[in-house]
Amino acid sequence: MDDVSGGGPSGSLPRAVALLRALAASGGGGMRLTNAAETAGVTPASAHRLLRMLVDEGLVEQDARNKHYRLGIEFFSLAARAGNPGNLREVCRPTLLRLSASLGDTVFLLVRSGYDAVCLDRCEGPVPIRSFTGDIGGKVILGVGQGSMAILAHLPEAEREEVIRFNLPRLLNFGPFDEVFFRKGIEQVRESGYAARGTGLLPGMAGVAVAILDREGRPLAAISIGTTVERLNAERLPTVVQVLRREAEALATKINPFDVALRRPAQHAGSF
Amino acid sequence: MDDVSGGGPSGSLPRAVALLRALAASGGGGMRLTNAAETAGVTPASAHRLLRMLVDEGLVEQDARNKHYRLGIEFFSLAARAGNPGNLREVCRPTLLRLSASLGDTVFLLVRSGYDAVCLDRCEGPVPIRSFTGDIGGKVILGVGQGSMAILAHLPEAEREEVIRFNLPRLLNFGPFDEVFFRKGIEQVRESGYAARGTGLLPGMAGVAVAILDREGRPLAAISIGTTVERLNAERLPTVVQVLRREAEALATKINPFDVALRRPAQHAGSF
DNA sequence: CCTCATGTTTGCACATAGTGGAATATGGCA
DNA sequence: TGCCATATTCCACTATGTGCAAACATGAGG
Repeated sequence: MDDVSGGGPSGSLPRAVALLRALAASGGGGMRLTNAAETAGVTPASAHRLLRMLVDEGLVEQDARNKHYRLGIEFFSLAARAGNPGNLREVCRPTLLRLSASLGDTVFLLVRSGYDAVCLDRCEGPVPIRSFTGDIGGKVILGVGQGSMAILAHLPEAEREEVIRFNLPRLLNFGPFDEVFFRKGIEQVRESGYAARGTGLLPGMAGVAVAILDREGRPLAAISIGTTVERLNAERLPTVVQVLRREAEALATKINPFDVALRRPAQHAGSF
Repeated sequence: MDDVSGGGPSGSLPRAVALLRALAASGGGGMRLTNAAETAGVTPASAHRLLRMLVDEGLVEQDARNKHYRLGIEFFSLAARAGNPGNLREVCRPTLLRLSASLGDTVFLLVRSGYDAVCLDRCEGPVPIRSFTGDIGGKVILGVGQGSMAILAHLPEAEREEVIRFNLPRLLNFGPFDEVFFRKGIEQVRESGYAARGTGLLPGMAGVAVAILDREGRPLAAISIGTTVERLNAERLPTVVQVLRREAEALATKINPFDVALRRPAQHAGSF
C-alpha cells in the first residue's frame, strides 16, 4: 500500500517476516496465498516466491489439499531447541517448579516484548486454568492479566506512558474499559509491588504476579500464579505474595548481570 | 564456500535463515558476529547487515555488553504458534490434561516431521520422567520411543519403508540395533494398535502410545504415556491401553471433519 | 457437463537492493 | 601505551527480486 513507485526490490527479508507474521496470526488453519499476501502487504506474485522459499527452508508448510500455508513444525522445533534469551527459562525453571509444587497452582513466566508480554514458561498445577497468556509463547497485551500488569506497572514512566497510549485502543476489544480505573490499577500495583485479581475478565479465575527487576529497577520478567478465585482468597493471598516476592528477589540477584539492548525502541504495531 | 564467483546477491532470505539456524544452534548464550557468519557460511559484512535487519524485526536480540547475538522473544512467540496443523495442540490439550490427571503419568503429544517425530505438547505427571522426546519441541528419530514408534508403524507401507531405510543408519548411534527385531516390533505395534515398552533404552522408564489416525488410516499424531517400569506393570498395562485407545478415537472423530473449508468460503474467524 | 470466477503460477524487462572486499572504528589485552 | 582481533561502514558492480500481465489450475453454480 505504502510502497512507492519503482519496480525494484525493497527488502525481501522484511516481506518474508511479514508473511510469517501473517501466517502466525492465522492460527493453525493456515491461509491462502492471496490472503497472506494481502495481510502482509505484498503482491501475490512476491508472496508466492517468498513462501516457496520459506517452504524450502522448512519454516513453512503447505497443505497439499487446500494449498493453505501455515508455519511449519520445523520452525517450532527449531525455536524450542534453541534455548531462550539469556537462558532466562533455564534459570527460572527450578523456581517455577518449586512454586508450582508448593502452591499447587499453575505458574507462568512472562517477559515483555514490545507492547505485549510473552509467556516464556509455564508449570501446570493440578487445577485446570484458563488464562489470557495461554500456552508457552502465548502473547498478551501489556496490562491484561496479572503478570502482564506487573511488568507494565514497573516500567519507567516514559516507557509506561507510551505503552499505555498505544495499548488503550487495543484494550477496548476486551470489553468496556475505563482508562481511569486502569491507571489506578497500575498505580496500585507499583505501590504494593504485586498484581492481584486484575480485571476479572475470566470468570472464576484469579491470579497474582510480581515482577523481577534488574539493578536499575526495570522489569525483566514477571512470575505469575494462575488459579481459581476460591483458592486465592483474602486469607491466602498475603502468603502467596510473600512467597512470590522472595522467589522473585532471589531470581533478580541471580540474573542481575543482564543488560539487553533492543535496537529499535519503538517496535512494530504487531497486528494490523 | 560453495558460492560461485560474481559479486551479485544470491538470495538474502536463505542467508538470514542460515544465520537464525546458527544462532539457534548456539543455545541461549548467543554468538559473536564472526562466529555466526562462519557457521552460516556468510561473509561478516553480510552477516552484520542481515543480523541488523533481524534485530529490527525483533527476531534477534543483541546483548549490549558482549555484542552477542541471540534469538529474540519475537522469534519464540512466532514459533510457538507454528506447527499446529488444524489447531491440533488446542484440540488435544484437554485430552492430555485429562489423561495426565486420571493416569497420574506424563503425557506426550507427538507428530511426524520428516524422518523424526516432534513433541507438540506435554503434560507433566507427578512422577519425574526421562524421555527421548524431552521438552515441548523436542525431536526424536521416528522409531525411537513409543509415541514415535506408534506413528512409524501406522504409516502407509511405502512411506514406512522409506523412513526405515533412512533411519536405520541413524539408529545405530543408539547402541546395538537389530533390524529384524526392529521390524518385528513395528509389525507388532501395527497389529496390536499400541506401542509399549519399546527398546528399553532408558533404564527404569517405560511408556505406551497409540496413534491418532485420520479417515484414511494415516497417522496424524500419537498420544504417549511416559512413566516408570514399576508403574506400567503387566496388570495395569491393558487398562492404560484401553484408556488411551478411547481418547485417541475420540480425538480422531473430532479432527476427522478435516474438510472445514467445505462449509463456508471465508471463515477465518480465529480465536483471537 | 459446461461456464465462469477466483485464486495460483509463470515470464519478462527493469532497476534497486544485496553482495564481497577493503578501509575504518571499536574494544580488549598485554 | 600500543597491538591485535573483532565489529562496522563504505563502495562499485550486478544479478536478484520486483511489479505487471498473461497463462494456468481449481472449484462453484447453473
